[in-house]
Amino acid sequence: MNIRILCLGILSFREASGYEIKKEIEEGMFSHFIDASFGSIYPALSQLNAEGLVTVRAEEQTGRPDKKVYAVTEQGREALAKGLLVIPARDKYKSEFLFEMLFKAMLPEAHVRLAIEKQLHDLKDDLLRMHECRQLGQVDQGSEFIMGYGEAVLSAGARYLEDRLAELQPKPAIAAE
Amino acid sequence: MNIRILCLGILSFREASGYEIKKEIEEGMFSHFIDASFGSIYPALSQLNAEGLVTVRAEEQTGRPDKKVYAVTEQGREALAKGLLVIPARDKYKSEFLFEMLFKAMLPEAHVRLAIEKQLHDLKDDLLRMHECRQLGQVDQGSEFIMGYGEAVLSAGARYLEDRLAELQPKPAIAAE
DNA sequence: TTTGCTATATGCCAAATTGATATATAGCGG
DNA sequence: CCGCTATATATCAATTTGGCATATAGCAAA
Repeated sequence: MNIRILCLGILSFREASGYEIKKEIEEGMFSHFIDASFGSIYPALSQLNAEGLVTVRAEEQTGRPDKKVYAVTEQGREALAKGLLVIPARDKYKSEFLFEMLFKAMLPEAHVRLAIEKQLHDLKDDLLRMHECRQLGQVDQGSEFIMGYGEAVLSAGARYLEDRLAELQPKPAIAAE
Repeated sequence: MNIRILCLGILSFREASGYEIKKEIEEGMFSHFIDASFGSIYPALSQLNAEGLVTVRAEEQTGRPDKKVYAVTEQGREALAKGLLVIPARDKYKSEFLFEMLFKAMLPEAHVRLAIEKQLHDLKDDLLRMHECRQLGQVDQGSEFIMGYGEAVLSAGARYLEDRLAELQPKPAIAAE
């Protein structure tokens, strides 16, 4: 599944500019399981427009380039429906953190602690973001399902890391009151 | 962190050919959090060789191209150690499954069931592979840590999906004895 | 007050990466 | 005997990333 279907999907919730789609991917409900850069979003939107799957409307701005607001067409909705009917490809998960931890034994303990704390922070950040979306946004069947999955997986990871941190040598009590 | 460090890391456990590195990434302990294709592995190994971080030795084969066995050099180990000392980048997780489930409401229930079952199968497959590696392989500090993390996360996902499947309409008992 | 950071907004482009294909042989199952 | 899988390397178009350019405005720190 390519970025074109992804944009179509996000646009099916509300019309948006390329910039807003990027923000949605970074900060919205999708953030923990989707990634895309401007370099792929903008060409995808142009292509979708050329194919008649979305329409564009230029909104004037002062001091910035015109905002190009994209909206999905009826054809676009059909293309999305068709695109969603394939059995999804296997998840792709890339973790530099886990790769690094594979060499835990040869790394300074301080570095290991830092890396684990960073990972824990990232997981909690994702969880927090999800909870915010849950409160603010409209929760339908689909978003309820994926947030439940995200919550289960992310909090399991966080619990594991907290347990491992607790096992680590008691943290150096620098300036600890 | 790029594929060169990745290859260096795998080669630090044992010498291997490009093909064997790919297999390790697909079927080994790393499989659920690492991905790389031949198109990136082979150039990476050539480059590492040119930089003196690995050595090559051609092993004759009958009926196939010579196997090029790569081994990490002392310089290579130093480069790896240095490469591991950066705070790891945020995890990247891409899930077509979760994206599709976002549109759960507009998909036929049969398709939703199929997609969930496929995802559950993938998670269990990863878990199984990890358990096999645990039994067969030498378990050190690092691999113990990452397998613990993997186990926690993957099984939390699997449990969630099993619960959701159970909630789904009782599965159509076609030809069920 | 000036410097730097963040935010808005689009776009380009080099570099990295994927995913498919080519080439070659051998074994296994239907 | 045909197709599939496995072994093994390599190439390459297409996709994708990540950084830069451009432009303006607000906010905070030095």
